[in-house]
Amino acid sequence: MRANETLRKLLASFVAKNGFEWPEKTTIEQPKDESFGDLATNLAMMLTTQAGKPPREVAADIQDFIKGQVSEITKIEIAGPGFLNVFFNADFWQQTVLDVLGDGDNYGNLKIGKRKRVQVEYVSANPTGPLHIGHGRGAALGDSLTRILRAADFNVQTEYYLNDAGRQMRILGNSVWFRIQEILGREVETPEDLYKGEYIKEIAEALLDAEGVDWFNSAPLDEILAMCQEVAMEEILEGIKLDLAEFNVEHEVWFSESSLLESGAVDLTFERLREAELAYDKDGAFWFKSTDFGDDKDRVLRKSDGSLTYLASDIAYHDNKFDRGFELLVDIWGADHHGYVPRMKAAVQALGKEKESLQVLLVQLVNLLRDGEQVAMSTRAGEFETLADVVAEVGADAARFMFLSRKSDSQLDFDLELVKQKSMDNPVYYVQYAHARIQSVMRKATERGIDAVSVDTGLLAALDTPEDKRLLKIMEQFPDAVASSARTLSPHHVSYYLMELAGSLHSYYHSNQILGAENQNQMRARMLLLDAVAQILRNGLALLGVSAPESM
RNA sequence: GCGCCAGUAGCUCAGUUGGAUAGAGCAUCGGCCUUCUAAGCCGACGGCCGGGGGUUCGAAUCCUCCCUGGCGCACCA
Repeated sequence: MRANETLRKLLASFVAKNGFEWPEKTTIEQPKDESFGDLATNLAMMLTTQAGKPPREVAADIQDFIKGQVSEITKIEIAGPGFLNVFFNADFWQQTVLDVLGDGDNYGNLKIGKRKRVQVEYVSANPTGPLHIGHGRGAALGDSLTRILRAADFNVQTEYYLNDAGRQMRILGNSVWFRIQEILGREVETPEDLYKGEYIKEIAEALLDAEGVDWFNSAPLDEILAMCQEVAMEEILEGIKLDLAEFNVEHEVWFSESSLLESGAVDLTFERLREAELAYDKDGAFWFKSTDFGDDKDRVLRKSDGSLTYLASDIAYHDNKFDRGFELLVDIWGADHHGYVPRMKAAVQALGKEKESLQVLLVQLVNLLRDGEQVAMSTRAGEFETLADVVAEVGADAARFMFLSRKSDSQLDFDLELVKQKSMDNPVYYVQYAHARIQSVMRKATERGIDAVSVDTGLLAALDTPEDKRLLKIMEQFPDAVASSARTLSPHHVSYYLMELAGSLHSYYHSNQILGAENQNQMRARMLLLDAVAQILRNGLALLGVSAPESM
């Protein structure tokens, strides 16, 4: 990040001096091949049109311009079609240790968010049954993304949208009532739509105990159903909150769908749309003109039987979110809802916002395996592996890291046996081990009576080997990884970065004695270096919501 | 039929504003523990980036047409 910024400033002044425009597609990055320099940029090739000369000539101009301007840059080479390969001196990279130790837990924090108000809404599973593993993926994503955005200086609020109105809730109540009647030995017809899980029976039994058989024999049916529905939802919701807590996830706001209906917010939104001529009556129903904003067809908001569609409350909900002052809404949905995205984007535009102010992240369903064998999942049939079971079996850290090591929008095989394994199939241990390993060295130092090393610029000159530089350069990239994750709303960049950093640390550790270094200065400098690596590992793992153990 | 996402090493996956010789781990094979944690390190093997065409200095990346897989296409949620 620091190297990048240093070079970018120089290049920008070159561009300005010549009256050029900074090309959007300019890249400045650490090249894979070390012989291509510490940083490489394609700026010269990007400027050929503006400069009216071939890339290598532009590159030569830039080279002349930068040469000698800052002492940190020791060499600039022109390579290939017109790349500029830039080399920094050792001191520049060593400085990274001071940056990390100076910033501590804040190293990697950025200013790019500018306190922009963002809401992340995630999980939002209907409270009709326990969370399953797919919800876990959304939960890990939403939670980690929140941590990353906050580190990047966005002002983030997290929310769970509770679908506590409508048909699903009625079915839930019916399901419990059906079980109660079954327990009471009544002959009743099995309803078509029914949640069949064991948890329904448990709720039914508990409710029957609490209210007593007499009450169920005497109370009016609608009262009974209301009771069943309410108790079931409360019980299930309680369970969901516990499961999320076990998974290290906590929502700040629980927003109720029925509150929107009761407050009249939906009606207000309807009026707004009608006035803007973005909604109309047809065939006894009330329609949203979503085709005005690129949707395939217009969508019904109020059905001809007078009931509302899911979309109706959803538009009102998003209207409400914007009213609360959020500038960017991030919704995390299961990929099976992707067909819903265009109409929600249309809704956002109908509400007078840019369509970019809603970002929908789709989470592909998780393919749960055990030893390569697929585990069936269906909420209705009650056959599924719950999130709670999985977390209990493999641990929250391993589960979270597995989810966050993949692009969210690609299918994921989650093999329980694999995630339990403490091997490289399971990189969480690889990263955590790097941290534990460093802490172990530090403990060993204490045992040997070596004093904690205070941060000292002079010491760092001892970090002068190629291995030192390699490690330092990767450390310097951590803020870039955070920026990349924040910009693309994809935590997996942080996961990949951590695997790379851990790999470099393991390699470094293997080929360099820390406490057995050649001299005192080198030992102390290496202790500082490792201290800084541990700090970055902690910071990075914290962004994923994964622990950084002191020992393993 | 239409739409969205995907197809990269034997397997699981990175590669998001087009960049230099396409990467990582696992698996396989071969080395490394008397020294700070071997949950580790070093090396080898491994590729028509699904296929064809196009855009340009340059394509896994952009356009187009096919093939395959997943998921959607309700006055369901």
